[in-house]
Formats: sequence, C-alpha cells, structure tokens
Amino acid sequence: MRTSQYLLATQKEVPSDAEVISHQLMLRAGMVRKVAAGMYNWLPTGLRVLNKVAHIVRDEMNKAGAIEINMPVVQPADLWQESGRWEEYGPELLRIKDRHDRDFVLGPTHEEVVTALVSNEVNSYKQLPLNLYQIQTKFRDEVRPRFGIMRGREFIMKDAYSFHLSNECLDSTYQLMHKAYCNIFERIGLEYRPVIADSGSIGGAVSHEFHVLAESGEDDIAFSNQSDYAANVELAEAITLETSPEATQDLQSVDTGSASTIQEVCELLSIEPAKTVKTLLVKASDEVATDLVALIVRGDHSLNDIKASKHAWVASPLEFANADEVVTATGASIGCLGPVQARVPLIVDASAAACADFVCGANQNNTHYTGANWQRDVGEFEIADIREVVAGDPSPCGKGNLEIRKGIEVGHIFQLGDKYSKAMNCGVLTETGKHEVLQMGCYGIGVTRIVAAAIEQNHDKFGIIWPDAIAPFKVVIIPMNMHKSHRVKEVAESLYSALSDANIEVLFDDRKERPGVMFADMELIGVPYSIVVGERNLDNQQVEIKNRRSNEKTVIAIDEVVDTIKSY
RNA sequence: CGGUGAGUGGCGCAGCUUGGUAGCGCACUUGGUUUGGGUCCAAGGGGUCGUAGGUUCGAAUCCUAUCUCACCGACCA
Repeated sequence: MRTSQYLLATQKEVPSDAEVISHQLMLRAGMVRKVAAGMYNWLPTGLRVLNKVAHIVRDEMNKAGAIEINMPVVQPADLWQESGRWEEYGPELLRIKDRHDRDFVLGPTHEEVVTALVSNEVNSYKQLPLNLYQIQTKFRDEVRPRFGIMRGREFIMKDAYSFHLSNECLDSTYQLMHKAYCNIFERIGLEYRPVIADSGSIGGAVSHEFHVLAESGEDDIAFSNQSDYAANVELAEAITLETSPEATQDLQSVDTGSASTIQEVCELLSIEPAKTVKTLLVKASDEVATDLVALIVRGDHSLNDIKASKHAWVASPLEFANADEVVTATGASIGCLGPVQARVPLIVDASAAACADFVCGANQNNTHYTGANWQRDVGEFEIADIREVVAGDPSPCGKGNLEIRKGIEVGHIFQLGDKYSKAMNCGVLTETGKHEVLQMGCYGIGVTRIVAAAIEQNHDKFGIIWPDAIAPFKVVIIPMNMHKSHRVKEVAESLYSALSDANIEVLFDDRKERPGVMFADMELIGVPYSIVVGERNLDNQQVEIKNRRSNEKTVIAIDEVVDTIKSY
C-alpha cells in the first residue's frame, strides 16, 4: 500500500473528549472516527487491525472444533419473550418496530436465536455436541458509553454457543474453549489472565472472564502471587484466618455527637478503622420476617454487593434501605447503627466476626459503643463472606497472598446449563428415544475491545506499538527526500515490489513529506518495523531498519531486506 | 437516572460579562523556500456561531425551550 493512495488520516491534535489513551491514539492514528455516542466508523488502518484480530479468533475457534455461522442483528421480539429476557433485560436492549408495528430488538447477544435454530435443526443425540459461532455486530444501549471503542454501544463480538446432552460433555467443550481463548490472547501477544467470574445476567453456574491487564481497566482482579488463582474481586473469596480473641473491655456507650462516618468516629476516638464495624441496612428477601437485614463488615473493609445479594436473607438485586426506613427499623439514623440489641437479623462478615473490643453504633443517635464483643454483647447472628477482598489477603487457593490489579474484560465464557434450552424447549431424542433438553455453554470475545485493550497495553509517548500479530502493516518504507534523489526513489520502489511480492504487508510512504513528518506518522500508527532509505547509506548499498518497540536501528544490505523482514 | 460542563469552518480553541452580521492555531489549496525528526514565507478556499422561538433598529453575545455531546456519580452509614 502506498500512503499516497491510502486514507492515512493521522492528526496532531486530539478531540477534547477523548480521555483514555487508546481512544486518543485511535483517533490520532486515523483508526476510527465517532459517528454518535458509542458508535464509530472504522477507517482503513483500524479495520486492518480489527480484521487481524478477527482472523486469529476465527482460526483458533475453527481449530477448537467450532463451526462458523451468521445470525441477524435484528431479532424478532417473540424469541426474547419466549426466553423471558424481553422483560428481564432492561433498557440496554434496544427495541424497535417494523412498518407493521411488530416488535424487534437489536441483538445484544444471540442465545435466543441460536437456541431456536438448534432446536429446529438438531433432533438427534448423534448430532451432538455442537459448537456454533459467529463474528458479528452487537448493539447494547449502554447507560453511558465511554472510553471510546472500549465501551461502545455498537461493537463486534465473537460469540459461540455449544450444545450438549450431559454436563460432562459441556464441561469438556468448556475446557476446550478455555484453552482456545488462552491461545488467542497468546497469539495476539497480550498480557492477560483468565479469572473466575460472576455469570451475571446471562445466567449459569461456571464462568471465567479473560482480562487484559492494564491500568485503565474497569475491573479489579485479585490474583495469588504464588499460584494461578485469579478471580474478579466481585467473586474472590475472602479468607479470614484470625479468630476472635477474648473480650478485655467492658461495653461502654460514648457520645459521639455528629460523627457518623467511620472516619469521623475513628478520629474522634483515636482508633483504627479496623477496630470498628459498620452496619449497613438493606432490603430483606422473603426468607426473613423483617423488611430489612443488617450487613456488618469491618470498618476498613468494603461490602461486596454481589456476594451480599447472593445471601438467602438479602433481596436480590441488593437495595439499600433509605434514611426513613432505617429510622423506622432501628430507632436510630444512619451513622449510629450497630449489632448490639439490633432489631433486624444480622449477617456478619467473617473478619468482622473475628473482632474483639470493637467500636460500633449504639442504635441511638449520636451514640456509639466501645469495647463491644460478639459473644457477650450481641444476640444471634449469621457469619458469611460478604466483603470485598483487599490486597494482602490470603489467597483462597491456599497458596500465597492476593494482589489486585486492573483488567479490561475481553472475553467471557459460561456454562449456561439449561436456562435457554429449557425456556425454549430445545432438545433431542436420546439413544433410548426419550426427548431430553440440552445443556448449553456460551463463549464471547470482544473483538473491537481487544483492539483498544492492545493499545492500552502497548504504547509510548509517540504512539501505538502494535504486537506484530495484529499490526496494520508489518513494515513501512520511509524514503528520505525521494523527490530529490533518483537513487532513493529507485531503491524504495524496488524494495516495495520485492516486499509485496514476498507477501509481506508493506506500507510505502511515498508522500512528498519531510522525514520528520513521516517518522512521526509511522510511529503514531505503530508499524513494527521501518526501513529508512536515504542517501546516507546508499553508497554502501545499505538501508536502515528500525524496530518500533526497542527503537533499535540496524544498517543492512539492500538485498538482505526481504529475508530479514521475513525472519521477524 | 442524578450532578457538572460544553456545543462557533475537518480538528483544537478565542469572542459572549460591557449586543453592532466572526477570529486564531492545526489541517487543506497555490507559489516559493527548506530537507535524516512534525521547516519557513506569502497568497488563498472554507463557518452565520447545535436547533426553535423571544427581546431589540440590530443577537454568536441577552431570555426561554429543546436537542446533542462529554466527564463524574448512581454503594459504605
């Protein structure tokens, strides 16, 4: 490709609304342009990268035995009504009507369509297992699209769906997909982690997310410094080793005035937050007689609402009580709540339960207790793991301690079980002639998001540094003042044809630009290797090859260029 | 959905307080100059100021409504 015949579209200035580095660089490098909130044009350079990623994904999926299909972006509402997600999915599901006033949705995912398809086409156990996938546009009407390509409303996803007669069979395909995903991210050249995850609204039991590690990530991942254990902090189990020491203080009530936050109370009493517990009132489930239940965590810990909402006593989704409800239920207002003589059921986090002589609210305004102790001062309570893990916690795997890092979720795999197949009656005849509902797995990869994540992980102050596997071009020829030197032009042209003939993706910067402009542009778009053709080296029949990542420069003979580039 | 801020040539911004029909940088075009790290000079093309309404002799500027966009938040007592 010649730059003179290409749409390079690089720019010096960044639109002011681009916050994250990948968004800024994708705009400056001429990869994408915004059309509307969360929707983008993909320009030639961006599309080249996107296609590279898609190609690797497709290749590994095929290798793992998945079969490619294509399903429509627009889907009829009745499929969604059948699965129950027409009501369940909420406003992220964009609903539209056709000219006959019939309801449709823009597909955010394709469980319904694929399940209906398999239900019609697959009738015998002999056709199983089956793993179907597509690489296709999805639309999710995000509350707040942000970070450019990272969280768009329209994006490209590889989604695969597998169908099985048994859970064992599902599990073996699941493991196969797990491995395929590892292969994909390794081939692309990203630092990633598979982590144990929550299955969220998609449903199902077993689930892993694949995260690209980057500072700008939206998720926190906890992983052991001594083993492979990694989990989304939403899920990471908190291990409490401490046991409750004996009480040494008497229960005493103190006037804490207007101090209501943990921080204020700690300052007033000159104690550490770890010596306090905080009490949060949330809506109760039907399992308990009261309207509210109390969740108690140590003062320096945070509540993990996903863990909490899974507790049988807690209404799901988690909903905090408002100020009035708190006063009605306890007689005290928010800020002075505590477990002592509480009027609602108590769920106490294990590490809070391991405290002795702690400080807590007294369920009376402007008053806290010091020297509180569970066995002596508090009635019945239940112990559970409801807090967020923190760095330094023992790893649940038993080896090492947890570290916490930011990740960008680029893949997610689930064992769905029969959630969709049951709702949509998708089954086959077994060997004994009995109709049986299928077990399903589903496996997603954010193809567009991978592009952004790769940039977050690979850039410097000059621009993008693509991993070779997904670079838009492998090498760029940068001629020095070609219009003034016949020799430079001749060599550049012949290298261009030689590299093209060797099937190497080469960009030839044949613009009549000054060297500085070319260097800056090519570094910005992140081409891994540059060949600088200049008078300087031509007397020796040589050119300079520069490595974008290491910035290393080597001067080599012109007739070695093709082989050298090939070897990279 | 709540809060904050912003909409002026392709991009980045100024002008708005103190109304008098628009300016700068980048990019673009032409000529010259320069040439191994975003040269310099000159001449040009392009916007009616998000939209609608109002006040006024006169509105980018004041008022009202509306749309769009961005950032923060939507959980810690």
